[in-house]
This record gives sequence, C-alpha cells and structure tokens, in this order.
Amino acid sequence: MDTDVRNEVKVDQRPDVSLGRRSPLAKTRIVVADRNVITRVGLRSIIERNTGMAVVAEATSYEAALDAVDEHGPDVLIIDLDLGDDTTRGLKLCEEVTDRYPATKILVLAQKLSEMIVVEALRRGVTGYLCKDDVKADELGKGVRAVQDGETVLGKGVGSMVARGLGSTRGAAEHLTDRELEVIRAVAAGLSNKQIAQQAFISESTVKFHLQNASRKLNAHRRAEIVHRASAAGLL
Amino acid sequence: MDTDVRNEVKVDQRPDVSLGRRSPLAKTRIVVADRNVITRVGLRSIIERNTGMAVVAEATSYEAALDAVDEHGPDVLIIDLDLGDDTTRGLKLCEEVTDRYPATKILVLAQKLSEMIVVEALRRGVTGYLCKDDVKADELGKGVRAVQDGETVLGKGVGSMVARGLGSTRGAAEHLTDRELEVIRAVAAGLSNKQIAQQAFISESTVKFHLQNASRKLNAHRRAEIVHRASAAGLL
DNA sequence: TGACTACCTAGCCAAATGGCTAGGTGAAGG
DNA sequence: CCTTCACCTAGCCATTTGGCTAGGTAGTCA
Repeated sequence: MDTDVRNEVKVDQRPDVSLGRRSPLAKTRIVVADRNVITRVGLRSIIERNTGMAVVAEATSYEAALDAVDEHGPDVLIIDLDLGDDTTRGLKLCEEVTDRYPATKILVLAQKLSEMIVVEALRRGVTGYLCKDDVKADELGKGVRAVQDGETVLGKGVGSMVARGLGSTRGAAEHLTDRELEVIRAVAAGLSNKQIAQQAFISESTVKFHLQNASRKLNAHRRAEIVHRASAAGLL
Repeated sequence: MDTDVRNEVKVDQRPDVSLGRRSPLAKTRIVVADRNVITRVGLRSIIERNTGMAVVAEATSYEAALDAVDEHGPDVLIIDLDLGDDTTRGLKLCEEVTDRYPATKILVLAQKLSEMIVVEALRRGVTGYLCKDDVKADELGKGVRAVQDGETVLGKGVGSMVARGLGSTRGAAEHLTDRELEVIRAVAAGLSNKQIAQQAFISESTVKFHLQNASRKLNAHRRAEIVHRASAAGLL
C-alpha cells in the first residue's frame, strides 16, 4: 500500500529540477520521511485532501529517504530527523540533500523541539521547522507551500529558540564530540568518574575533562544537568 | 473538519453499552485521543480504510477525551497518554474510564516506551499498549479488534518490560510523590541540594531524604541517573 | 485505636564532584 | 609550516554527594 521507493532505473530527471521553479502546471511533488506509518498516512491524507500537492514517495530510514530524493527529485522533502537511533544522521542527510539538490526544499517535522537540532538543521539549509504536536492541519499546507517558495517557516517557539541558540554561542553552536557523548551516556547510567574511566580505558582526569567541556557546550554546571540537557536534545 | 466533541445534550446511551457486547451488526465505535492532528487523521484513515470500524470522535485533551467517552460510549478508546504537560493525568483518565465504562476497552498508543507508564497503565485496566513507531498499518486494525474482544495486546518490547516491571518491584511499582518529582526536576535543572532546599522552603536534609527515596523507587544510585530515568519515563 | 502515608529534620563520614591550572600527543587541513 | 581539533593526563582544593541512623508531625483509613 505504501509507495515503493526503489524499484526503477534511476533516470536522471534533476536538470529541470535544479534549474529553478517547475512549471506552474505541475503538481508540487513531495517526499515524506518518517518512521511512523500513522504519521505518513496522516500527512499524505492531509496534504492530498487540502492542497493540490502530491506525495510521490514515503521513506522510513535515512537511506530510503536519500534514495527517494535521488529518484524523484521532489520539490519538498518533509522529514522527521529522528529516523533511527542516531539523530545526528538526520542532520547529515539534510546537508547532503541541500548540497546535491538545492531546488529540493526541506521541511523538518519534529516530534519535539530541541534547540541543538533546530540550530544545526537550519545551519544545514533546512528551510522549515515545525513541531508535530503544535501544527494544525491547515498550517501544514501553507507551510509546505511557503517552504517551496523559498520562505523560511518556523513553528511556534522555534523562532525564539533560534534567536537564543545563535545569540548565545555567537554563531558556533558547538556540538559534542563522540568521546564526550560516550562519557555523558555513562554518567546517565549512574556511573562514577572512576567507573567510566575503567570502562573507556582512560584516566579519571580525562573523564572529568570531557565532562567539563560538555558542561560548557551544553551550558550546564552539574552532571545531572548535563544528562537532562543531553536527554532533552535526544542525544541519549 | 474534525468531529466536534461537545455540542449536544448528553442523551444517556450507556445502558446498552455497559451491558456487554453490542450487536454484531453494529460497527465498532472508536474514540481517538491524541494531541497531534497528523496522528488523528492517520489513525482515522488507516482504521476506516482497512477495517469496518468507525472513529466517532476525536479528542485533544484529557477533558475532551473523557467528554467524548461520556457522550459516545465507544467500544474502544485509542489514546496517547501524553495529552498535556502532566503525563500522570493520562493514567488517572484510564482509571476513570475503566471504572465507569468497563465495556469501553482502552488501547494505549504511546510515542515512546516507558516502563513506569506501561506498568501503571496496565494496572489501571488498559488492555492494549502499542508503540506508534513500531506498529504497522495492519497490526493496528488487528490490535483494536483484539482489544475489543477483551484480549490484552502488547506491542514489541512491551511484554518483557511488563515482566521486568512487575517482577522487580514485587507487584508494587512505586510511584514518585509530588515532592520527589519537584526535587528531581530541580536536580535536572542543575541545582545543588542547598539551592533546592531554599527554593522549596525545606531543609537540605529533606532534599537529600527525597532524593534517597526517589533513588530507591527508580533503582538509581546517582542523581544523574535519577534524572536520566525520570526523563526516560517522561516525568520531566 | 493503630497502621499507613507523605512529609519533615538532624548529624555523621567517606567518597565523588566541580572548577581550576598546566601540560602532553597525533592527525587533518589550510 | 603552523594551526586546529580531538584526545589525553596530572594535581589541587572546596564543595557536594551518597548512604546511613534516628527521630519528628499531620492526615487518612479501617
């Protein structure tokens, strides 16, 4: 029942896409990427019922999403960045899509708001960021249209978040290194610095070092706060 | 466009409902409670397209959900327990519905799995627990039917979670008191015990007391772990 | 009445943490 | 070549914490 994503020879249709706006007679073509069937069906239903746009493909993984964009060269990619265990892969995907298909606009439809994700996504060329729980049925159509026209669409609360995010760290939203994330996860599991050190084959001092850096990056002052912020950012 | 929930005199139609199974000719009547439009539309679409059931009402808040059940006395209530800022209200709602309308079966459709919520929900008479991201389109219809027939439906990973949850705490999944939750939230914000004490007008000793109790209940040994578990349980 | 719950307080001590300075390495990239 | 980045280590010291014992009050419920 779902539109299949990879079953044809890849005919290159990009030229007419990347050269700018499509013919006004052509329907707006959308690819939806979300791991949740219910959301995919709901999105398709809302979009196709209320607007003249068409959902040409659905994807449930990062790979499938990229394949779908490759194959269909859609006008808009509606995506929930969280398609797997590693949320940061969603960000890489955005980068790749905006890089290779500048004409394909990306509208992120997030489950929850995370300052880090919002800022990083916009930095990678995402032109819209809405929150699933806040968006109304009619806003969705408008949002897609606006994004397609090159406007930046930010849902409730997203705007102020961006302002804060960009302001506080003067344009360089520092992101955690692998090691830091590893240590934070161990902290969240209730391990002491000594235990973490043994587990990671590093010294206790190094553990503290990583935590200090993570504290600064997350603007936290206590390990409990680090865990909270990392958790809220979907990093755990 | 959405089915309106409260605009009529409440004609009491419960007698024929609470006396047991409906006529086999009558369609299965479903109330959907979810704050997310996309999910509501998707659910309605999947259910009405693939099965002979009907979604008779949608609700986006705890009050509206209860009103809808009051008014329609549905066969099944499909609900995401997280309809507002306080998740525990969803549990109270389940209790009330199973109490007043034993014939109305409840199928929880959760965003994410939380051991505490699962256990508490089942304790309150919920007969089905599925996870939005895991469920497939056809499983949904089957699940609803099974729940309506009195079966207990547990999604992927839920079963083992229940086993652990009931086993580890010998049947009494202790839940956090208001005060404990208050303290945990403060800990998550990075406050020290002293700061928390001042904020809550209690002594530092009391803060430590509450945290010790919370540690035991959440099976954590460090405040960072408490925050992590509370966060994972959707309590923050 | 007694049992139970939620809540509150005090003090003790070993251990863990946070905040800091002051260094080191190897690899990648302009 | 020099810079930057991620990573690693050491030591110091005040503060915070975890874990404990041993009490108290007020309210609810049987």
